[in-house]
Amino acid sequence: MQTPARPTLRDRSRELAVLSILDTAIPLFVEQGYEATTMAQIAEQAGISQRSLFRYFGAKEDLVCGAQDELGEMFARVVAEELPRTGPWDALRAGWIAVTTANHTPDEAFVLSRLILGTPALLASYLVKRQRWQDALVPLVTDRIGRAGHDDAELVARAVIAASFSCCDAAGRIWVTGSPADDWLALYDRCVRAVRASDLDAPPA
Amino acid sequence: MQTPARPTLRDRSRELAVLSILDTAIPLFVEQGYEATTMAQIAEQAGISQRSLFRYFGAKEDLVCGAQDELGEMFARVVAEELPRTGPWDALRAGWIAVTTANHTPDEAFVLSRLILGTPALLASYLVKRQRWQDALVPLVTDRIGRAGHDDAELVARAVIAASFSCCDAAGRIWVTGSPADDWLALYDRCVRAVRASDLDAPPA
DNA sequence: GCCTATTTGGCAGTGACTGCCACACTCTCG
DNA sequence: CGAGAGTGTGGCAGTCACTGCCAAATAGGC
Repeated sequence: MQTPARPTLRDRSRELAVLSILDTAIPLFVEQGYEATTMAQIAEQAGISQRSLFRYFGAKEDLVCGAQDELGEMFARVVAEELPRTGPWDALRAGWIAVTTANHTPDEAFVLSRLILGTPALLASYLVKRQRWQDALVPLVTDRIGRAGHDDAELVARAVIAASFSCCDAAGRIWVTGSPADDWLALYDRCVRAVRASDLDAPPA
Repeated sequence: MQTPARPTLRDRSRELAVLSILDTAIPLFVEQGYEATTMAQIAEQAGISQRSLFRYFGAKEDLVCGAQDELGEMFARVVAEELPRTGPWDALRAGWIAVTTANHTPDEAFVLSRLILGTPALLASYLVKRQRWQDALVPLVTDRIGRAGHDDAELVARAVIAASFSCCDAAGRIWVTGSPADDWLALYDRCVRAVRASDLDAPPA
């Protein structure tokens, strides 16, 4: 907001440093495991001091899950744009499309997903950050649903948002057991259909 | 399974020690915050060495989320019993009833829920453990759905399980903003109804 | 080319957690 | 009753993620 179209030179060199560090760290995580890789080792290989490494990435998990924060903002932005036109489910779906196609190729996303789902510490960080995404969406969806005449709008909003995230989750789990070429969005849609289908059994009255 | 009705003296004294430690730790967490409480302080107040404290609770978060593991087993057991008779949604609901009424009074559960939801480190541990619960349920529900003639049974199972958990989640969030006397199960049911209701918008065909 | 603001590195410290070893307790068997 | 095996406990030193602090370097604007 302060720097609309003016990324200073410092910003760009910082961005470069971040990318360079990630290029060092991620392969190390993939090759020898996340836990077995120390911050000291990453700093050494990246040619910076450990102290500086911690200035770029406040926590070890941020080397993998750091980009989550800006993705969350994008998600909220897309959902906010869609909500006036469509229902919550479609708006959330648009959010997923935006997020999953940004920043990473399917192959990169595949590797990172495997890494996260296979490392408890990373999974923990990932899940917490996604909770933040959900919290940011609640007011948006609540507002939209409230207008449609529901009384317990916040509860409905929370439930639908959480369900959409859980579908993302389930689709992701299935996806990483297959091939990166598989269509994650199709899996997501099938999950949503499964959850919303009423042929399993009746919801409690 | 090995010790059906024969808790040895050692087991009982261990159980006693665990409870005594928890009685020391939880109030400290509630009063002065989780992060601000050190393991050294807990050990001192509990009258044991720091080394022994770590033998009883392998990690600091286990002082709050440790009971989760046995609850997960109970959950899976109840769901497994229910599944032959009912659909997945009802079986999962029975699981929630069992889990939420075991071990803690509503007031205790309320305090612990607030503590967990308000502490990122605890939330992380909690979410990861719940992922384990889900993984344990997948084969059970997959089996049941598969019998009903679906082809992509595992995907449907994962999606429905995850959705049920997300409803638990949403209901919990709403619950902790109100009073312990509120009916958590009623909130859960409303979340499930909200997710499965088709009057928000149509699921993608 | 200088002055200032930001970045960087080193260093010491904290807190969670682990491996190791020695000591104590208990339970059992002779 | 006493020797020995098994187990719980404490202490200690070490690892690793992470932070605060200070001094040196570096970059940018004048």
